[in-house]
This record gives sequence, C-alpha cells and structure tokens, in this order.
Amino acid sequence: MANENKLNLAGLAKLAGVSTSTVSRALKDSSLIKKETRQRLQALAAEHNFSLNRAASVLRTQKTNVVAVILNLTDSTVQSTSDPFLLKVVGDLNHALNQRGYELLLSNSFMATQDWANYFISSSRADGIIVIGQGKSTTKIEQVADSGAPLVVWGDPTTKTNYAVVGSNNELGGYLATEHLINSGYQRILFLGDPEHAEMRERYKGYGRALKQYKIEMSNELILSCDITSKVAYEKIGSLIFEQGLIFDAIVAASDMVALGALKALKERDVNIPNDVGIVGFDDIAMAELFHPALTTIKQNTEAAANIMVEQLLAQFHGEKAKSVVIDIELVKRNSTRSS
Amino acid sequence: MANENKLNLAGLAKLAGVSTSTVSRALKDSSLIKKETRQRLQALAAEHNFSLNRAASVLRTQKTNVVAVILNLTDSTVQSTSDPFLLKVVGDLNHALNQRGYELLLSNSFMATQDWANYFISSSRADGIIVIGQGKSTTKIEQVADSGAPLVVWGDPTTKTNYAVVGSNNELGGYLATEHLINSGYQRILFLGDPEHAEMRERYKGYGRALKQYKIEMSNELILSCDITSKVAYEKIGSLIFEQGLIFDAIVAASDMVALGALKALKERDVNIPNDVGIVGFDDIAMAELFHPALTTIKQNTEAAANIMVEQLLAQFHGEKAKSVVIDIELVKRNSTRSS
DNA sequence: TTGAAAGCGTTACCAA
DNA sequence: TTGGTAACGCTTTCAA
Repeated sequence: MANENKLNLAGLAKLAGVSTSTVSRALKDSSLIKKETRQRLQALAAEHNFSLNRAASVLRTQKTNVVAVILNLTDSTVQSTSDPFLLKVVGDLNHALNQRGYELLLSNSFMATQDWANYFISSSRADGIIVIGQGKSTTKIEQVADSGAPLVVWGDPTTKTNYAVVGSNNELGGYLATEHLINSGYQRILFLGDPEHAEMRERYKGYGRALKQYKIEMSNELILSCDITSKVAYEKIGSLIFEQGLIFDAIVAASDMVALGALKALKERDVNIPNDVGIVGFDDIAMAELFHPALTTIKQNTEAAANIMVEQLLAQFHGEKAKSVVIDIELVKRNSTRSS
Repeated sequence: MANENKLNLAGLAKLAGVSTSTVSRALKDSSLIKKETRQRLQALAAEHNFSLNRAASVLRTQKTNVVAVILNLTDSTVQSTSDPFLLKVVGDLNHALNQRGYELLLSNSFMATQDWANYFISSSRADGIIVIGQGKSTTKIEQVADSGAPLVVWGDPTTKTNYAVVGSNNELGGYLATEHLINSGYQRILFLGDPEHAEMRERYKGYGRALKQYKIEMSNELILSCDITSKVAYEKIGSLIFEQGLIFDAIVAASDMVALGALKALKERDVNIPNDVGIVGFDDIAMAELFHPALTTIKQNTEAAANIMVEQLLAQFHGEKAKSVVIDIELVKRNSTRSS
C-alpha cells in the first residue's frame, strides 16, 4: 500500500517551494517558466509518481480528450462480440485516437439507450462521438447531428446525410465482386445479405448494376435476404439447397462472415468450391485467407478509414466542418472463385 | 445547433425555483426530497435534456465509475486487432461492466507505456484496472498490485501471484486435449505454441502430464515453439513438414488461431484431417465451428469469466480482498479429430 | 519569470 | 423537507 493521501498540484508545489501555477505550467512545459525551474519540477513530479487529476483538469478546461465510440448494432448483442470486422474497426480507431492523444470510451447501442449527445457530450464524458454502423435506423445518429455535437459515422458515404460518413464504396464493391464472378464464367449468381442494412443495400445495388451491364437477367429467387451472421447464412443456404436444389453457381456475400457460413453449408454437401460454386465475400477479415479454399473478397481498408474518421472528428473540434469520405476498396482474388 | 450555453445544475435550479442541493438530490432520487418535488424536477431535467457534468461529479466524489481495460500484448500491435479471442473478452467485459453501471476505457500495453496505477487511478481516469493477458513479463502488473490499486488480471490463476487472477484451468485444458487425441488413437502428438507465455506454458504442462500418464514418450522434436498467431503457425508447420516430413499425426495447438494456421498448412499439402492428422485447438472462438472440418477445441467460457472479473474488481472497491478464480473449461468435440 | 486567486459544476455537511 | 456553502484539484487571467 502506497499513497495514503494522494499528492496533488498544491502538495507538489509545497514540496518544491513554488506556487501551483508554476508547477502547472512547468508540467506542460510552458515557455513562460524558466527552463531550469521547469526541469527541476518535472523531475520532482516524476520522482513522486505525480499525475494530474483528470476530473479537475477536464472541469476547468472543458476538454476531455476522450472520444466515445458507439457500436451501433442491429440485431442482438451477439453481433458485437462475434463480428471480427467491427472489432477490427474498434482496434484501429483506438490506435488512431491514441496516436493523437485521445482515449477511446467504448459503448454500444444496447448500453447507450439515451440521447447520445447528451449522455456523452453535454456530460463532459467525451469531446466527440464516432458511431460504427448506420444500422437499420439512423434516428439516433440524426439526433446527435442535430445537437451540433462533433460526430463521424462509419457507414455508407454515398447516401446523403447531414453528418459526415466515412466508409467504403459499397456499391462499387458489390459491382466488382459480381463482375469478377461473371468474368470467371459463373452464370447464376446469388446475392446473400440483408438489403435493409444501409451498407448492404449498396452492395446489393452494385450487384444489380453488374448483372445489368453484362446482360444477365436478375431473378428474385437468387436474392436471399439474410442476417449478417455466419450462422444465419449457413442455415439459409442449407434450406435453400434442401428446398430447391443447387439453383446457383456463385454467391456474392454481403460480408465475409456470411460468406464463410455459406461456404460451410456447401462443403458439407460436397459442393466443390470454386468449381461448382464460386463465392466472393466482403471485408477481408484476417481469417479470410485462412479458410480452405482461401476466400476471394472485397477488402475494406480499416486502418485508413480509422485515421480518416479521427481526422474528420478532430477537424470539428477546431470548428471546421467535416465531410463524408469514400475509402477505396479492392478485390482480393483468392481460391474461392475460379481465376478469370 | 442547440445549446449555446450548456445548462448546469444551477441553471436548472433557477428554472425550478429551488436550490442546487435540492435538484442534485432529486436527480438521484434521494428520499430526503419530497416525492412530488422529485418527480417535478426529474421531469424538468428530462424536458431540458439536462445531464450532469461528469468531471465535476468525479472531482467532487472521487469516483469515476470507469474501469480501465488494458490489452497486455506481447509481440506486436497485430495481435490486438486480429486476435478474436482477446476482443471477445473485451466485448464480454464491456457487457458485464455496463450492467453494473460502469464504463470501459480501452487501452493496451503499447499505448499505456507509463505506470498504469498512476496513469489510470491516481489521475481519476478510472476506479480500477483489468489487465487482459499476463504476457511474457508481469512487472507492470506487479507495479499496479504494489500500489494497492484495485486490479484483476485475466491470465493463469494457478500460478501464485500477489494479485487476483481470473482464468481458465489451462493445465487441465492441455491435458484434456492431449488425452482426447490419445484416446482417439493418435500416437505422435505435436505441441504447437509459445511456452514462454504464462497461459500457454500451463497448457504445455497439461500436454506433458497426459503423455506421461498414458506412457507415451515425450520427444523434443514434437515440441514446436511458435508465436500465437495463425500466420506464424502456418509457416512453422509448413517448414517442419518440408524439412522433416509428416513426423506427427496430431497437434495440440495453444490457441484456435494457431490451430487454424496449422490446419491450412496441412490442407494445402492434402493431408487429411482428421484421418492423417488430428488437431485440437484452444479458446473456441466463434469461427471454430465454421471451419471445415469444424475444429475440436477446448472452450473457454469468456462470459462467465468477464462477470467474475468484474465482481472481483468491484469487491475491491468495497474494501474486500479479491481472490483468484479458476474458470471451468470444456472439451468440444468436432470433426478435426477422429471420434474416440 | 512567478504568484494570487477566481472559477469550472458537483456534492454533502450543517443549518434552518 | 429544503437551502447555503465549502470543497474537490486544476487552469488561467491579472498583477507583481
């Protein structure tokens, strides 16, 4: 047991025989203070393991140096804890924020049920908010935007909003995935995903555009709506094959997790991938290349996205207006599709 | 744009024609205040989207209601962002903390380079610390323990420490994995993992105990030290086979990620799983059952662990002493091993 | 180059 | 049942 009564600025000042103002300034290396005084005080602080009281400092400066990151989940808590893509984004955001001297306060839409701007900003819990995922409804996000609180959203940047959205070009991703399948000789291409979900809807649009461009008729039975978890995808593909047989020879999956669920269902029925059926995923999670066959997918660059999101948020701290940014995506060809 | 000048307790009190003390008490539903007054003030607060200033409140009460969670990473930043098991633990901790009215401040050992107790506790950033992973060195953890700050560590609870460790019975897990392989008729069982890592070392011990018990000679060439990422495991298994051929017929992997890397290397060489080689993983990450064949593994119950960790931490807030707790593990038989 | 002191917004003690 | 007020620990303006 150490610190019975915690050392504060006043205590440190007393020890040093100077005023609190001097110590305060010295610790931020202010040029107002003589260099040797500064060094002496910094050494003293280090020696006593001194650290400033955040609460007092936040109260005084009205600045928290914290950013709230909200996982905006749609269906159930399960998604948060098992979706590696979302967690990858959180990890990258943490890194990007830390590099700029900010800390990450993690929350999700099940926990933060109240008005986000009030809860995080007015209460001085955080200086800004990053929301991951537009989900099926954007009312809570719009509420934050209307409050004027600094906000950046990970989602689909092509849809029009009154707040800054950073995200991949989902429509193009859907298009490239589909085009790759067509060029590889696949004919009956299934779309597997949840079109109610903003980002997935765009991927679906890209799928449609590619089909149209290559003069392939769109067929309703080849559009399979499905929650974005591998378990649901696995079940959906299983029952589709059971009921109608193998009516498709390729799948455009709305996410890698969905693709992997489908892959499992197909392999269990001894369908050969990529010869009988080709599959393209979306995200390029770390595990995509570990699967057998390694998953062809549309890579989302989360590190770049995280940096841009943080920069757009910090811009708002300085009174600038943030803008939506489209992150480049990239088709990563592996072995779940025939080479074109 | 709303709130030009943010409403505070004093402002709200003025609006209501009462004192700040009364509003303060009313908002925490104190029985000191007459019921109707309470309700009136609560309604008024809601109407004005009022929320208390956390910084002021923390400064006054010396209580943050925040817990710092530190990912104690060993090798590189890569591990944090790609290890689904660690992130699952973070997700479960977040859930457990939120349920008890605490928030989670996420950090990792690369960011928090200073003295953790000072940085998080003395500075009033958090009330307590949860460290995920004992890593290869525990000096920073011991520093926190010595400071007397509330602390719980996710790691191996069987090794003796002066702080509370919650974790799985890793030795038993290693034993069960190995025993299952032996009972399924495998003979030359490879251990794949990093024995310098506290938890992995215990799994290794369990592996050794099982071999001994079943009178199978331990052979140094069947102990393959390997960083706990799938990429490294993939490479290690690849070069082992290249150099010495298939000198093993089963693998006890120190984690699922390691197992999956090995699986990929084997499948690429057309080794049949589970007939030619059986594999048992550790963790039971969500993806374990998605693989083909679905991975036999030792399941760690992270939800239960998260709840226990949080309870042990909160106990320390009330002056109680926390104790180390062993979480039950369970062998989950799937298809990467022959059935015994 | 340094110091004094006000004030950030709560909470809780003491008084009424 | 309610109100006045000091105090939490820091930053920063103004004065020296």
